Amino acid sequence: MGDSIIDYENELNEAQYRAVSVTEGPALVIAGAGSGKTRTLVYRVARLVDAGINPGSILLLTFTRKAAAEMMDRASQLLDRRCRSVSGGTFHSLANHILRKYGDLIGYPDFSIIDRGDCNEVVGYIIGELDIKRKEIGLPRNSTIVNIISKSINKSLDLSDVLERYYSHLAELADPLRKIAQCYGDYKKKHKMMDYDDLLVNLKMLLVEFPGVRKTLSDRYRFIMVDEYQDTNLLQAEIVELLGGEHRNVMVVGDDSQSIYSFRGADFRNIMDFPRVFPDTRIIKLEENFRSSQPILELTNAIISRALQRYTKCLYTRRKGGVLPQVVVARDESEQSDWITEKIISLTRSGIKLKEIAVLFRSSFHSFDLEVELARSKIPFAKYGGLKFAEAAHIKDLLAHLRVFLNPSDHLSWHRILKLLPGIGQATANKVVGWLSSDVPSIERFKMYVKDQKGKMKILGELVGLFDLLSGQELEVKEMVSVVRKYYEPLMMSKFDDYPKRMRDLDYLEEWCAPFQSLEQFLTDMALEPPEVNRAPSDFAERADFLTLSTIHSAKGLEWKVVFIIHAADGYFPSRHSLHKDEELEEERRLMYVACTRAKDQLYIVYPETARDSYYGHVNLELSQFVRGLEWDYATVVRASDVYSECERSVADSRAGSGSVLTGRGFSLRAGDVLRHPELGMGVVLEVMGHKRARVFFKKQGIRLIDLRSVGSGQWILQE
DNA sequence: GTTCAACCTCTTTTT
DNA sequence: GAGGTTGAAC
Repeated sequence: MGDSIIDYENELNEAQYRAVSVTEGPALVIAGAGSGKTRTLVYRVARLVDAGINPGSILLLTFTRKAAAEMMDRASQLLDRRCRSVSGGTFHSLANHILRKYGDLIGYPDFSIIDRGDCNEVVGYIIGELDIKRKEIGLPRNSTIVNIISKSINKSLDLSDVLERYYSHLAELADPLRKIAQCYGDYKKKHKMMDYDDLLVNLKMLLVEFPGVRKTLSDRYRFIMVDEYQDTNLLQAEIVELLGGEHRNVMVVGDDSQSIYSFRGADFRNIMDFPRVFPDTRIIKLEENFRSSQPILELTNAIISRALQRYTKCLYTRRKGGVLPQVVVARDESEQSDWITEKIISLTRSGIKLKEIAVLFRSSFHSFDLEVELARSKIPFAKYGGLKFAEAAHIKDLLAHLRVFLNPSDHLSWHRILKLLPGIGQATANKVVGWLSSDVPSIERFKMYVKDQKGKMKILGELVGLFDLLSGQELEVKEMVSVVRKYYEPLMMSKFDDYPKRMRDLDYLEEWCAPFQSLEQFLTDMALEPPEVNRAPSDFAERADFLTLSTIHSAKGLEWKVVFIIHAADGYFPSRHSLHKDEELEEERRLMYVACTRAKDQLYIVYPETARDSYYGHVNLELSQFVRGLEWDYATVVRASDVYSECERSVADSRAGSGSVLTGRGFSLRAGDVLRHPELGMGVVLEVMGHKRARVFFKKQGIRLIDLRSVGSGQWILQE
């Protein structure tokens, strides 16, 4: 193959081509939503490899490993297999990789990675050890404490600054919290554990304190690319600087108006600061949107233009036509679910695949009601975001056995598996683990303990039996999982009433773990990049074509033909936690922007007018403030229960042949569109007559003639 | 002293 | 639906 099988210049637009052509030196690519960012990265990988650069010396840092794998895949299709050997993954997986190799230098010859749930348990344990009276001093829950500690690391702030800025009601607890944070750190070190933050902190420390290692790594990764740079935190930016500071072949790609992770320490100023950290940075803006139709893009531009922060670019599209986004008002949550279910059924009837449709929401519990309704209507779906597969109790239970087997000094997992057994609770578990760790804990030691009990705790014999099976011969990861499963399943069935569902998850886990070569790798991956679906799909039909339900955070970077945003009401989205904090409110606005920009052809913003609140009883809700006021100019407003469904069908035919016309407010209108008049309510356009008038059907008043030039401005009925 | 079922609350967003 | 707390039952 020659050196130019790819016609870069013709397959990319001008800005993309410029980005791809910068092969050396620092570059910042500001890539608007849907501007072909991934495509640009893929072509750049290909271009570098094409130019004879060793693929192993290219480092592609992305938000998930899947994203990296996908890009390498596409680059391979473009060029050839060499692109597969590019190093790619998340900051955390890179850190894991490097620390496994050099960890002994900083006192971590070997370690296990703990997830958020584990962190909470460690903190709970520490509070017990420190003999702190939880209630007396009003200590918050464990997860809040872990959040505080994590925030102080990710935002590079002192603990008391974090309290002052984000938890002012806890300001008095600075001292005990500091003490807890201290012990928490010690505990992790002692038990060879790293949480997500430690991976980054320790990687940075390694790079700072061991220039030799830094040099080696910097030589190895001669070309660095970072995707979603607006969602990196200061630590990550420093790591980039440390790795790339010397050769300066660093390209970061991001979009400041899509920054949605500041709650975990991300700082979109990283983008602004990049040119300062790397002088002579070339800045390239991708502003052509290839994804969304004109009307959708107009709405999203309007949403983001109301942000306090001025963003640096304006998106445009060459796509013409397309339907206006719809704002759908439902009476309550249940009507919202009904309407969406109905709408999805009618979309699939018209030939749209479920895979091309997504329902997005602010918080994962916002979809609970809809999930029930979808299940009832037998619409297969996969849910992303919220409680993850790996965090489900039964998965953690099963894994805990393997973790103990791999690392017998893992107290947390010992506790977990002991307490599963009938008759064994906190106290007994404490006793056993206490005895185990009076020396170096090991499986053998555990067996000794059980023997000494002389059948007093007969039940523990079962566990010994399991360990015998596990250590009997060299087992594949998959076999180990299946051995533990046989042991755990009866326990699971007595612990959970809904065990059939959980059983399917175990099936899925067995399948998922098959490719892993070592137990350590499997457990590490389970913590770092677990399967992202939070419920195992039940059969192949579901895997073939299913609807996507997703939190907006988990939908980042993806796109669908049809997007529904549900619970788009103040209090839900924006969440009521952020209503009174400007900074957080702005982040929610960007979140709405991200949500709307996922849509290619059809966008539905749905909200319930009323909700039941356990405190206030019935409450009225308003359309999300990020859209409120824009709906008349950039969308059509319909009632879920109203004329919409009947009339839409009745005019669908006439619509096909009729032209559209621009109204006074500058949006296009044609037969089938739905309008809302201040007094007459919802109406459906039956016929556009010239460019001044249209016949509109109103449910209550019947057919009226309206003046198109005044649509949206109050008086727009012409005559009867 | 210990276990465990029944109640309560409160639900951001993620590596 | 998961965490925490309480109080009955062993």
